[in-house]
This record gives sequence, structure tokens and C-alpha cells, in this order.
Amino acid sequence: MSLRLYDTAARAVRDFTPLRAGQVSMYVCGLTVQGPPHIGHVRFALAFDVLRRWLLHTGSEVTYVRNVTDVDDKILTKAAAAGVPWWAWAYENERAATRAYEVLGTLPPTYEPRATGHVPEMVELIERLVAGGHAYAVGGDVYFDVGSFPGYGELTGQKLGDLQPAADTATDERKRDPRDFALWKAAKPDEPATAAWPTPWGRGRPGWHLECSAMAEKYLGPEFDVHGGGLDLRFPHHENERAQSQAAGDGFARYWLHNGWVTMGGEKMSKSLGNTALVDEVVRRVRPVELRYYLVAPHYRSTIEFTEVALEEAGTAYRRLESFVRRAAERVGADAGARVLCADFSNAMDDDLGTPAAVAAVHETVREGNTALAAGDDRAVAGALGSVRAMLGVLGLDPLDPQWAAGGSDSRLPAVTDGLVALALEQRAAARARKDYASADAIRNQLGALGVQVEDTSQGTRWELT
RNA sequence: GGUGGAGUGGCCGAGAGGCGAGGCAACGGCCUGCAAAGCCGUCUACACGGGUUCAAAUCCCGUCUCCACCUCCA
Repeated sequence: MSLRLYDTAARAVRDFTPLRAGQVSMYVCGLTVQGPPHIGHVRFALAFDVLRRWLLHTGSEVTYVRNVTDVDDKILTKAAAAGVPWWAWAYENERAATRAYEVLGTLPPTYEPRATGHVPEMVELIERLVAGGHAYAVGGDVYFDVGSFPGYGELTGQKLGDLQPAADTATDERKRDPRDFALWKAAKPDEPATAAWPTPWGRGRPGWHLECSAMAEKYLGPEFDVHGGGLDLRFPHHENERAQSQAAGDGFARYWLHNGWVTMGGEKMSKSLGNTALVDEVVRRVRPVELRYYLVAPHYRSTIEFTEVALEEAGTAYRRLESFVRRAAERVGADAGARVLCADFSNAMDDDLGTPAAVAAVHETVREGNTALAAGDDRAVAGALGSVRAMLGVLGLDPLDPQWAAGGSDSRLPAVTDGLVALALEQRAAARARKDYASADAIRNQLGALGVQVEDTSQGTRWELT
């Protein structure tokens, strides 16, 4: 069986055959860096990280481009409200996004272009569209002429006549058709001069959709394999990208993939609804790897209703897997066992990244491994360990991966240390009370050897690290 | 109004005509000095009403509820 993926454009699962065998090109819409990312913002990164890992595992090279939208209306508004330059606001939030991607163990993209770095490419693309009769300038704005592209609406099954007219009243009368969308926006007097670039149509800034068309072509060529992003990007963003690029003569994306929502209280997680959980905050209470398990185990196209109970359950389930891997590694060595995947796992992954069934396969292998562990069958333990690590690796969840191995990041450790030292000191106090000074001194010496210096004061015993 | 998606056992969460996904919780057992972990077993569900079929959670018709997009949005 080979990989099959659900293609939004086809509204069906299709066999996946890349343009060039063994070399997959992916463009994934990244974040508009207008604020720190919440759990919902980050799901797409995990979903496409799993796709990438699966492609890599099955022997493909993957060129993965994920953009950063670092100039747009919201960035300008929010930065102005905060009294900060828009570029500083954008960069601060870009760093927050990068931290979130990293803490959840996503592989870094092959390249991560910023919109502001690609104005010349965008201008060129607009020129091609104007020359081809697909775009027109009005004042300093340039609009895409939706009527000039017969395929408009095909991606999402929209008919032009059924669309609700756009609500951007200010520019309405300048458009030939209310559904025409901005490729380029003229600079406005109240916007910072630094947020405008010179073009043949005057100074201005990019319309949102244009950047992806321009950057995808620059880094992946006129036609590439996978274009991904969140569900909400289907329309208008991806419909518009597709229209621009194809009107300009590019083949553009061959498969369109969209991930589902993270909801809270039944509704899409979003700042305006106030139902968000920031990645930074959640990761303080829950180990990042457990959060990753929680977000990766359900199917990427289904909705995840974010609840504390479900998050805890995911943690428990993950710890079961982790516990087997650790115990098995102690027994037979971390690298023992062939790294072969279960057939069930591979079949599940090939079937539109069926992570739920894939995770079930991991749990079953762990059960076999636990049985082998109890029976003292080291060969079987090694087999299960190699297999489990390989499968978890594909999901980015191998507990022994250096990404997760650093125990120092576990926030519970200081409390554990306090408790352990207190425990030792209680034993020592008990020994002193019965005048067993040999035992008391032995405890003090052992603690000292670990760098814990014990001092008996009139206020009681205290300790510090030397 | 248009387009798309969802409703599954105590909970999470898959599946998509017939063989009890998986996990969490609970209960019983094995193991264990006790516990934990682990293993075995129990709990047989698919929003509602019709229909098709030997057989429907899965297909068809209808109904209800919820969500998303059509304006910025992962």
C-alpha cells in the first residue's frame, strides 16, 4: 500500500504521487505573527510535521517551506495600540511561534521565508497578472479580477454568484466586482512609512494572499506537491492563491491538505472568543511531549475539543508507552531491536495519515513488549522496543529522542529534590535522636558527596548546594 | 442564502455494510510482603424517525442539534 491523502480540491482521498519520485515539495501556510500562539495555532505545524516525518521515513526527500506573514492589518493595528514598531511586534511574535514549534518537537522547515523579504517577487507576479489581463490597478491598489479566471471557486466548490459580497466597503466602489481581492494595498496616511514599499503603482504593502503565491513559486517552482494549512484558509486564502498562481500560468499545488480545529467549549479557539490556551502556558503544566501526543493522536482532519480531562488522559496514555520504552531500554539497551514498523501502523499512516489506528498499533506492540518483559524474553523485548521506538519516532514521540530526553526541563524536579533531601534529613535526625551518630554522619557524608551541604543550626537543619 | 463538517459506550477517540480499533476510568482476577506497574477478563455504543438489505454505526430519505467558511483567522 502506498500513501493516500485527502485532497480538499478533489473532496476525496487520492493516491499520492509526487511530481518527481522520491522528492516531495510542501508549502505550508504558517502564522501571521500578530500575537503569541495558542494550541490551535500550532496544530497545523504538528499535522504537517507528521506528514513530513512519514514521507521521510518512507524514503522521500522533503522540501518543506513554511512562511511567516510578518506584515498585515492586524500586526499594524496591534503594534500601534502597544506603541511598538510593527516590525518589532512581528518579530517578537515570530520568536514566540518558533519557540512553540520547537518545544513541541517539530522538525525545522527547509526554509521559512518572510513576506516582507519578498516584495520584488510579489511585484513581478502582479506584473505578470496585469499583463495577462487578470489584474488591474485603481489608485495605488491592485486587484485580482475574479471574473477573468474561470476556475475561481473550484477549490472550495463556491459559485461566484452565491458568495456573500465582501464587506470592505471602503474599497468597494473601486473594484470591478465586489469579489475581486487585493493583490496590493496602497499605503494609507495613518500607516507607518516603514510598512510601505515602492512599486510601479506607488508605495504600498502586500495583500495577504499574494505572498504565498510568490514565495511558493520562488522556493518550490511553478508546480509543487502539497499545499497545507488550517481549514479556515480554504476560502478565501487558498482559493485566491490558487487563482493568482494559475492565472499567472503556474500549475501550483497538486494536493491541498487542511487540518481541523482545536475547539474549546465547542467553538473554534480564538482570541476574540477568549477561549484560548497559549502554548507557553500549557507547556508549563504539561510536559510538551504529552501535549504533542494529545494533538497528534486524533486524526488531523477531525476537531479536537480541548479539555483538561482529555489532556490528562493523553498524558497517562503516553506515559504507558514511555514507561515500556524506558524499562525495555534498561533491560536490553536503548538501541536493541530492529526498527521495523508494524504493518498495521504503516497501513494506517498510508491511509491519509490515520494516526489513531497507528497509535493503537503502538499500544498493541507495547502490550506484547510488556508481556515479554514479564516473561523475561529479552529477544521479544528487543523486538518490541525497536518497533515501538521506530513508530513513535514517525510521530515525533520517541521518549528516547534527545528532544524529549532532557530531564532538566521537567518542572517537577525541584520539588522532588526538596522532598528527597528532606527525607534523608529526617532519617538523619532519627539517627541522631537515638544517638546513632555513625549512621547520621554517613547520611551527611553521602549528601555532601552529591553536593548537598548540611548544616545543623540552632534553628534546625538546613541545606544548600555547594 | 451558498459551501463544508460533526453528533459513537462513564470519558477521550477511531471506523464507514457482516469479523467487539485503541486509550482513560471502573470492577473482578493473576502477579506482588504491601503498593505501583504489568498481564487476563468484564462493561457490546453509534442523535432521532422511516427505508433498502440475509445483514446498517456504516447505504437511502426525512428530522433535530452543533460547528466552520463565505470579513481577519491554524
